[in-house]
Amino acid sequence: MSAAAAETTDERIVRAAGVLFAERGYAGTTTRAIAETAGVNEVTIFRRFESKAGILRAMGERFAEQAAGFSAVQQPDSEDTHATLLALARSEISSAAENGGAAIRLAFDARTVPEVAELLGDGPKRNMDALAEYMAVRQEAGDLRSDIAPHVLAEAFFALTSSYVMYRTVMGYAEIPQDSDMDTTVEQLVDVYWSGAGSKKTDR
Amino acid sequence: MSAAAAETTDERIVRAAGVLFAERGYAGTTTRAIAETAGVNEVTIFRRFESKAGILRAMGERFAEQAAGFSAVQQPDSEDTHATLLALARSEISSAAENGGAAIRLAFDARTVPEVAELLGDGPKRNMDALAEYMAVRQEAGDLRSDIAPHVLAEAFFALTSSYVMYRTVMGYAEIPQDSDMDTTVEQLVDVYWSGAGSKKTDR
DNA sequence: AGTGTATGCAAGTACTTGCTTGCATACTAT
DNA sequence: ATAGTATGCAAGCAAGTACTTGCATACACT
Repeated sequence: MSAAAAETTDERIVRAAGVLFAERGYAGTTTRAIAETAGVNEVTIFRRFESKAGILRAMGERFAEQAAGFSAVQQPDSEDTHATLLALARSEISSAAENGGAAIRLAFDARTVPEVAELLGDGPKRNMDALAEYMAVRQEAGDLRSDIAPHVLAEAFFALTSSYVMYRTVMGYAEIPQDSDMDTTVEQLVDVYWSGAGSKKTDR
Repeated sequence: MSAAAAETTDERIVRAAGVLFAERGYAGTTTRAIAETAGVNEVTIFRRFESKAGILRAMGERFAEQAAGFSAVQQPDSEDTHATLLALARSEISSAAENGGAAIRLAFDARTVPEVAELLGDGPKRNMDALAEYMAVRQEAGDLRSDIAPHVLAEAFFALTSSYVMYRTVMGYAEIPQDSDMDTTVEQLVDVYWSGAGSKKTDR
């Protein structure tokens, strides 16, 4: 969509790998399949990326470029909990949609595939911990209900916001929709979360 | 824990396979690893289960025994939306916890591993569709907010309730807790969902 | 024209994986 | 004691996978 014009061989390969990683996982994706999907000879992959892990690394660098991640939590206006959560959800989902759910799926592989673990590092866990810590702070500030453990609140938030992309790309239950539709849906999901996780006195 | 006494060879194998499937997926789990984990010679596996898919089948039969699934939706008192959702969440999570998250993880493999797809069939999707339909009915009854598409509501529900088990077993972020702790947590998560997804006029 | 660069194609290597075979060993039941 | 059953052990096979090598072809730049 964005670069309909000339897509380099490298880009085609990485994009194909992303699609396949998302639906088959890292171990379940063969270099042959990547080559076929990218419309490239298998040897070209190794000439350009050295190894299968090399593709992963290149992909990781693209992740890093877009990676907003939990930085939203450190936004200046983080006093406004609802706005902060919405911003976080938006950046999470848009980047997840952009890489076709590959990052989400790879998080599952990280535990058992060393290369993936190295790529992601403790990123996902750090994200989670950071969000949990933020949740704890907002609990003390009276914004969030305090009868639920902060890390459970954080897990629930990620689950809620990533489910939309996950069910579509990773599990293939439906087609991934337009950006506009998705934006509305994300708002609604955050709204659900905020209505349920926000403290009872606070209100909308 | 439950059967500390005599566990048959078959049971040990299936249990070991469940643990490994949950954390590595079906394709990522070798029969050698299953044998080692079960403390059994690899040949024994093939003598008793014929093939790797045979273990899967045996595991599927155990799933079926516990399988409550979306049957909760068809409960007689399904007019009480909150109670119905809570019952659904409880049965989902307890069975997920029982099989160590294997079922959740296998749902990811279903798309690309034929044996897994055959085992699960359209079960997960039917569950999802059935729940979405229930959501639609309760929307019309005025119990649930109607600005969100029913299937998004359904996805969000499953995501919220299964995330707790998923983050622990599949992604290994933490140890899986006691039943009592989990029960409380499930209640809280359903409460979050209900507060956020219930229609504004209805109230708790 | 000639040289370098990117790619395709065919074949092959080392290793893993699901699965098999043949034989030895322990236990149980009659 | 004898026979049947369940398991272990060692070795191996066929298929697939990541990765390599050697050679041919197309294109760009000078």
